[in-house]
Amino acid sequence: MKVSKEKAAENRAALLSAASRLFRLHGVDGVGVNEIAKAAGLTQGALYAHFESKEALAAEAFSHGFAGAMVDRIEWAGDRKPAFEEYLGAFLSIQSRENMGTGCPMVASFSEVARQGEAASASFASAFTHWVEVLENSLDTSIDAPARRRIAIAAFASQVGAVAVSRAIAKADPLLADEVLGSVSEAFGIVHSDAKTRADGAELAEMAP
Amino acid sequence: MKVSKEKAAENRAALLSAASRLFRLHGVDGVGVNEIAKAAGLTQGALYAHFESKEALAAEAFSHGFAGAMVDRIEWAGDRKPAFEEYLGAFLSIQSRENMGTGCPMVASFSEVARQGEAASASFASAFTHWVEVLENSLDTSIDAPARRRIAIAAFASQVGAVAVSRAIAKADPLLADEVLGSVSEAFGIVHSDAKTRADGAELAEMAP
DNA sequence: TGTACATCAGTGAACGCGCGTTCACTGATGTAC
DNA sequence: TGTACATCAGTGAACGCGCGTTCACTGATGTAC
Repeated sequence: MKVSKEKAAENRAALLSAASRLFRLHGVDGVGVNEIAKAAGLTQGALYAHFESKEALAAEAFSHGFAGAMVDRIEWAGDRKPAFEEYLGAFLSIQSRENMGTGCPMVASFSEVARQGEAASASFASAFTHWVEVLENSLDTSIDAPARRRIAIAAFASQVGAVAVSRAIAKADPLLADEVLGSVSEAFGIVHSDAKTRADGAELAEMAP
Repeated sequence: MKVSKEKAAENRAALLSAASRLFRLHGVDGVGVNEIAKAAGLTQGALYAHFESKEALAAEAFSHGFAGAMVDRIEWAGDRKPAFEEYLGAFLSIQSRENMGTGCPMVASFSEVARQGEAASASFASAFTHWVEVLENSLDTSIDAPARRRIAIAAFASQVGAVAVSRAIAKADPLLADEVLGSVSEAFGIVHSDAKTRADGAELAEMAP
């Protein structure tokens, strides 16, 4: 039956949220449209009233996931301007490794995205650019601009690798997995300690990309 | 019909090679057993004489891919002892980004591996440990041992992230994709230039993990 | 050495299954008069 | 404002398809005598 415009918009958002979370957890190929629709409280037919295909849903879901992470960050930061070390500490936390469903779509899915179309690639490139700018602006202005950009790019790409590698090996070697996060933290001049991460990182991890 | 033991062993190796290459290119979920068997010059039924299931094949294929990359490296290195910078330069080359089928299984597949079983995780952890040791031993011994280990871990995890991120965004923003490789190179004290990479890196890229 | 036969890697059709997608239908919404 | 009706989000069964896996069969291999 027909529903109100408001309800339809809510349903669309619910589909995007469910898809975004489930794609991160199980991969695009690892979850069916039926499961996504059910998670959003709908049936699979309804999905096709909002999205042309599963692939189109995936592209929008990636953007949605990034947008969500950015909104969370803005809310977290509020009026303050977090330092470079704060960002990297939040990114490289054990929390951001464990929360696959709510964490960064880039960490969760980028080896799949390399095999997908230009829409997904563009979504990732735009999110990457955004975060590089954020990190750039968080760095001390005594460093010259080209260096700030290089550091920001290297730091973001490195943390993505660190969290993803840490996830991949965590089942077999949890200690080494923690060491990976710590070593990359230190490589960028940050003291990484689980105690500190657990204490300060809890809410930051929620917004970690 | 039955074939000789030698031929059967060859066929098994061909299945592993084909699976390893195709899984890196299209993902484990992105390629069927039929396609793998055909690439190895066999039919899908023969695959089940060698492997219990597709999942078992995938676990062996990852190990096979890592072993191949290591053998290539040993052959490339010969009697010399490549420097840390040489390794990282080879890892962070445009060639290793472009050669998904022959490149490092870790770069190609690790966001999938985070969702798979302990066998795949163990295979990745062991390969990671191996490469960390290689990098550790390539570092100047004037650096103390704990620092060498930290640098090696950070460098390897970072290059994995850099190559994978570079792949993910290459379709949408090729210039930014190249910048990612360069920035991570420089973060670890290496001058990265495409010209140099193209000239010196061609054979290195073949062995890049 | 020659012969008879058990072995088993490989074939390819067939299986059940779950997938993405379609579509006839429903009925509350929201608009035109 | 009240009423009649066109709209369309949502339902859920059905579709074709390709997947991983199975299995009866083949016939060269390799062994036992």
